Amino acid sequence: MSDIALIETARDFNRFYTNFLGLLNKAYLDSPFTLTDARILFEIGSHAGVSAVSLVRDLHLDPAYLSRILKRFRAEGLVETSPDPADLRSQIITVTERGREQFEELGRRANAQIAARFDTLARGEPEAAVRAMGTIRALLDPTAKPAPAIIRAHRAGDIGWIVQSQSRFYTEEYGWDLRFEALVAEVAGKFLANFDPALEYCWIAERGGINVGSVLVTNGGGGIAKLRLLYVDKSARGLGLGKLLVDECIRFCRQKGYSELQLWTNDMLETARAIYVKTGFRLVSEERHRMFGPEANGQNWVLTL
Amino acid sequence: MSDIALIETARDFNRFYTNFLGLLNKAYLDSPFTLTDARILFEIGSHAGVSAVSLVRDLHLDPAYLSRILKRFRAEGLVETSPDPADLRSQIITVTERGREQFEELGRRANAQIAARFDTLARGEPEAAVRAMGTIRALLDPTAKPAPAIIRAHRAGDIGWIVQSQSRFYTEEYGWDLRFEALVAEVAGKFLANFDPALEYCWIAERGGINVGSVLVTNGGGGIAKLRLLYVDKSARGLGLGKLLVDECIRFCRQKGYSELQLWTNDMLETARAIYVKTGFRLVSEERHRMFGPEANGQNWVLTL
DNA sequence: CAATTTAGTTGACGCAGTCAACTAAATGCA
DNA sequence: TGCATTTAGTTGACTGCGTCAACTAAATTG
Repeated sequence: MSDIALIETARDFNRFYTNFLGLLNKAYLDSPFTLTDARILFEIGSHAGVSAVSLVRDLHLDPAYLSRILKRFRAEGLVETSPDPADLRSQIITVTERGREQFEELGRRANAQIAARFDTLARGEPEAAVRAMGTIRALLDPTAKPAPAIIRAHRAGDIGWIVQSQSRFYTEEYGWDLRFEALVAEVAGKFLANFDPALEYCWIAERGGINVGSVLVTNGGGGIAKLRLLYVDKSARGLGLGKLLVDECIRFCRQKGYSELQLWTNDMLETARAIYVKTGFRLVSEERHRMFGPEANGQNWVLTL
Repeated sequence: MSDIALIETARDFNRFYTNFLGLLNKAYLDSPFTLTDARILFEIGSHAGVSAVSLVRDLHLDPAYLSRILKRFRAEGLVETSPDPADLRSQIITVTERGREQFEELGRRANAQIAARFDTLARGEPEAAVRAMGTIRALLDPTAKPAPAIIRAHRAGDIGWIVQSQSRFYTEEYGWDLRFEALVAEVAGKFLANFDPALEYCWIAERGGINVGSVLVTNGGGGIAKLRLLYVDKSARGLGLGKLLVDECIRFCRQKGYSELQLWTNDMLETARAIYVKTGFRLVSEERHRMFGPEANGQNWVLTL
C-alpha cells in the first residue's frame, strides 16, 4: 500500500470515527451534561485529586472555560476544591458524593451505549474490534500503557479459545498440521469432560477483556500432576505472564498435595524452556518426532514438589 | 451481553480518540473553515451532486444549520445549487472551481497532518495502524457493506473456533454449562483426529475474514453419515447461510454414496428445525434430557438420501 | 530582589448549533 | 380525483459553548 493510499484510508477512518463518536455522544443530550462536562467529570472522578492545569493539558481545554465549568460544578455540589499545600496557586479537585453518583451514572450510560453496539456484532467480533483499538492506541498514543493482565479461572468458550490460539500459533510459526489441533482439542475436551475441581484447574490470562494466555493442570493419577497447554499470545510476551502462569500451577499442585508435576514440550520453544528451568523443572528425556508434520524435539520435564 | 472489561477498554479508546481527533482538527483553525464547514465541503467535493438531505443524514447535521452554511458557501462562490429535475423540492449541490481549490487545499492539509503523525512511527507501523482501522470500520460501520459470505473447508484454528462459538452461544442463550463445551470439544477433536477426507468434511462460512458459520459431516459407519455442529452466528442470520451449509452437507453425502444422513438437535432451535424440515429431514425420535443443566428436548432427525 | 513564568479567575462577546414555524413539492390514501 | 400527510428546504429567534484578553497571586529564575 502506497504512502498516499495509507494516509487517505486513515483520513477516511477518521471521518467515519468522527461520525461514530458524534453518535455515541448524542447520548449525553438527555443528561444535564455537555460532552465537555462529561469528559471533565470523568477525569476528576477517575483520577482523584487532579489539578486544573492537568485537566487543561490532558483534555486540551481552554483554562477560562474550565474555570467556569468547575465553578458551576462547585455550585452544584459535584466537586470540591482545596488549595494544593505544595503549590498554593494550584488547587486539588475531588468529587463529592453527589459528583461520584453522577460520574457513575454517566459511566453506566456510556457502557450501555457500547454494549448495545457490540450486541449487534458476531461472537468474537467485539474482541476483534477491541484488539484493533489496542493496536491503534499503542501506535498513536505515546503515553499509552497497556491494561494490566489478570489471571482467572476458565469459563464458557475459553477451552475453544485455547484450541484455536494454540493451533494457529503452531501452524503459523512451525508449520504444524491439523493433527496438532486434533491433539489439543482432545486434551482440552477431556479436561473439561472429566474436570475435577478438587485436583485440576485452568487459568486464563486476560488483558482488557481479551484472552492472552492459558495453562492447565490435570490429574495424572498416583500423585502426579500434568501441566499442559501453556500459551502466551505474542501481544503479551515479555510481561512475565508465562512465568506467572507456571508459578500459579506449581502453587496449586503443592497445595493439593501432588508429589510431582510433569510436562511435555518441544525444544524450539525457548522462552517456555527458560521458564521451566527457572521454576525448578529438570529435563528427564527427549525424543525426536514427526507427530505434526515437521520434525521436532519433544521433551519431558519434571518438577518434584 | 458483552464482557465489561471489553467495554471499558473500548470506552478508553474512544476517550483517547476523541482527544486525538480534537488535536487533528485544531488544524482547521488557521483556515477560514470550521470543522463542520470542512466536513461539508469535503462531502460535496468528493461526492459530486449530493442533495442537502443526504448531507444531513450522513453527517448528522441540523437541516437549518446546513441550510445557512450552504447559503454562505453560495455567497462565497464555493458551491452552486440547482433544483433536482426528478424532485423539485430537492437541490443538487456541486462545487465551483473555487470550491474545488479550497476542497483540495483542505485535503492537502489533512494529509500533511496525518503524514506528520505517521512520520514519527517505525517502519511497518503505519500499515499496522491502518489495518486496525479497517478492522474497526468493518465491524462498527453499519453502512460499510458487509463482505459476501464464502464457504470453505476448515483450516488451523477453525475447530477451536467452533468449540468456542458453540459454547458461548448455548451458555448465553440457554444457560448450558461447561459439560456442553466438553462434548463439543470431544466431538470436534475426534473429528480432526480421525479425519477421513474421503468420507468426511467440515465447512466454514466466513465473511470478511471472520468465521460466521460451520457444519461438519462425520462417518457413522454402515453407510450412515452424521451432520454435526451446525452453527450460524447471529451477525449472519437471515442470509440463508444455514440452509446453504446443510445443502452442502446433503450434496456431499449423496456424492460419497451414503444411504442416510442423521442428526441430533434440540427443539428450541427453531430456525435450524425449519431448515431440516425444508431439506427433507424427518423427526424420528425425541427425548427429554438434562445433559447440560437446564431441561431440553433432544431430537433425532433422519434424511434418506 | 526584580523579572518572568505559571495557576487560575473574570469580563466581554461571537457565532456554532438548536428549535419552532413556515413554504412548496411529493406522496399516500379513500 | 382530491384531501391529508410527509418530505425538502428556508427563515426567525435564541441559547450557551467556547474564545480572547486582561487581570491577580503564587512560584520560579537568575
